[in-house]
Amino acid sequence: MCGALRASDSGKKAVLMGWVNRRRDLGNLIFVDLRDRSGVTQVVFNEERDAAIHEKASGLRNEYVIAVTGRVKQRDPNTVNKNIPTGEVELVAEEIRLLNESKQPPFLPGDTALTNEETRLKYRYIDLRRDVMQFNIEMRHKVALAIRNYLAGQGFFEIETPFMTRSTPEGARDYLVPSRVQPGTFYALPQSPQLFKQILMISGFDKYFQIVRCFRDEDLRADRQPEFTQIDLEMSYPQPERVWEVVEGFLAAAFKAAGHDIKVPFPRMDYDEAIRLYGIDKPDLRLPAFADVRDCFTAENLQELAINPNLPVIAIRTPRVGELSRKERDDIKPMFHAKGEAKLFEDFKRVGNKFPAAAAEIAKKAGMDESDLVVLVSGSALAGPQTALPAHRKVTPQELAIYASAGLLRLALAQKYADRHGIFAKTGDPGKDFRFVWVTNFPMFEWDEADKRWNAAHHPFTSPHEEDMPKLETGVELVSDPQSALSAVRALAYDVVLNGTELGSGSIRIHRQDVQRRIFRALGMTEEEARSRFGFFLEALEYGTPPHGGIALGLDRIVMILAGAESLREVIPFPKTARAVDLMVDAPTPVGERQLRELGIVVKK
RNA sequence: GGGGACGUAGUUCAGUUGGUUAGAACGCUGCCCUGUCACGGCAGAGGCCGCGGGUUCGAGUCCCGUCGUCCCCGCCA
Repeated sequence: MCGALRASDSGKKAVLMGWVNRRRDLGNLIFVDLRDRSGVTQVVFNEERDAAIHEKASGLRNEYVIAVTGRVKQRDPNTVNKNIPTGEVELVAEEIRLLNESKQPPFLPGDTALTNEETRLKYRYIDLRRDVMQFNIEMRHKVALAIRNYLAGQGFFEIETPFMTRSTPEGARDYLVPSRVQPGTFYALPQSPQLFKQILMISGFDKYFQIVRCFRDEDLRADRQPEFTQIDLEMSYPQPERVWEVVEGFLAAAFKAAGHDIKVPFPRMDYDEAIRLYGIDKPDLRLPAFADVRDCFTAENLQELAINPNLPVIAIRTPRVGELSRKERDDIKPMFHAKGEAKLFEDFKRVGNKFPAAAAEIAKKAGMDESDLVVLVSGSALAGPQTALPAHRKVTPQELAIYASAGLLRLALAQKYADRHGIFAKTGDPGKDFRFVWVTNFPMFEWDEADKRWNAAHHPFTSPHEEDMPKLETGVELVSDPQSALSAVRALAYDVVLNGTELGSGSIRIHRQDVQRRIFRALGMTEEEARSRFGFFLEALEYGTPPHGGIALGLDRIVMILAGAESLREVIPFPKTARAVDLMVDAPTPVGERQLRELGIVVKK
């Protein structure tokens, strides 16, 4: 291989095959850097030694594929290239075979400036020859392999589930596959193998996993592709802690494969706590948490500032931002998008001028350093007192609006001043670079204001907390009431979060069909609807279902973080554009009339 | 569905207030060069300024539309 030769190989005969990465023609002396996935080796063609071969070498061009036979030679000390691992040797060519020519490529794998993504995606096979892409794809392989090995070692079976399955209109839009044999009917590609893996538990395969493609027909983002890969697993009889232990185990193995030693177990945090401290259910622990500084103000202060005394006042601290100009402080305002009654004091200094005592308290409570930026988010007094009683929920909807607005601003500020606080820069210390956290005890239901009904926050197969079952029972009578006890039902659901990215999401599932029916009912589904959508599953639950639970993690996102990439497209060999198009193969395309007729499909123009 | 950025040579970019023949670097072609490694030197080729329309004596530049790529919101149980 082109990256393998070392000084210890000098004198040996070697055959190297690869691409011409670069040619340096000095006249009677030609150097060719020969590249394959393992690296680059310099090949020398000397006219004095062999005029015929030298003549052949002068015809070589970038990206030609050649085979060179020659003798490995230790380089003179003054000609060693310290920048590459093979820099101490070179191959003195004795024979060369041109395996294939290349047209002039639109860009070269060795180019320093990155070509625009449209061209890269169209000529993906050239783009993938670049070092970075070779590295990312290799790392993806190693990470997946480490996970497979770990889970297999823990007694998990990798079991395949169908790609052509049944459409379940819950959740994301399905990709549909028309049936030719039964015109007018469609398979759906799985959004996840959720029901199959639960049925595998019912079938007695008590530890299942799969590294599996999933499909969701939703709009794309830098971290969202229509087809993506999940590390999906399920086990029988687990407590949540057992699932977490397995995930921590394979993540440790995966990060090890990428060269990082992470610490397990990961810290854990209640959903409500995450909201109160970070304003989001996927907190980035690298950044400081909120401080609730309401009690730093006197009642008169709050009134003068038109702050609602019943709602939290949140101090967002962004470290080491330094002195801001008037304009810079003004620029913060448009970064704030108020939900509910949230309002912003972007200029902490002005608050300090008016209320020095309160400001001093706040600085202390928020752990503020001289150079830190602090902004305050509070509830507007204009909104009046709270309407909902917070009795059965730690965070009320009004509070959530404040926390969530503050959470988004916190991230926007951290992003904007990333260069100044330097927190996102890699330190090489996995304890600082990779801040994992389990977020647990999600609410079971979320109120859908548009449809005036409750939705499953995770998915409808998630088990509620045993101790919240009575609330489910009373709540299920009030399925169209946003104040219903359903809002207080907690789910045995958990997310694993890394640096503010949700890596995976799982739960302990419902294994009793009476509970499952009740959940469907709480979601506003009639008995008939539930049966027509999930009848096969409800039936399966009736035949001796063991308690079970599991989780699914996004492999692409894990590799993306490990690669330090800004987009999933950097870790997926053949990704799609924001409009879900594959620019290389040019898909999707219209199909012929005949193909459509066979499928019984008429396309509306 | 909505908002924003971008589109000029094969590639990365520059292009002034609307004004003569649209530039640079890399790449490409040819010639020279025996220790280069992002080799160097000389010469040269290469442009539907995304596409369509409009304003104007005159448009790469201004306006409208459209297509494409990227980012964000909605959406993603």
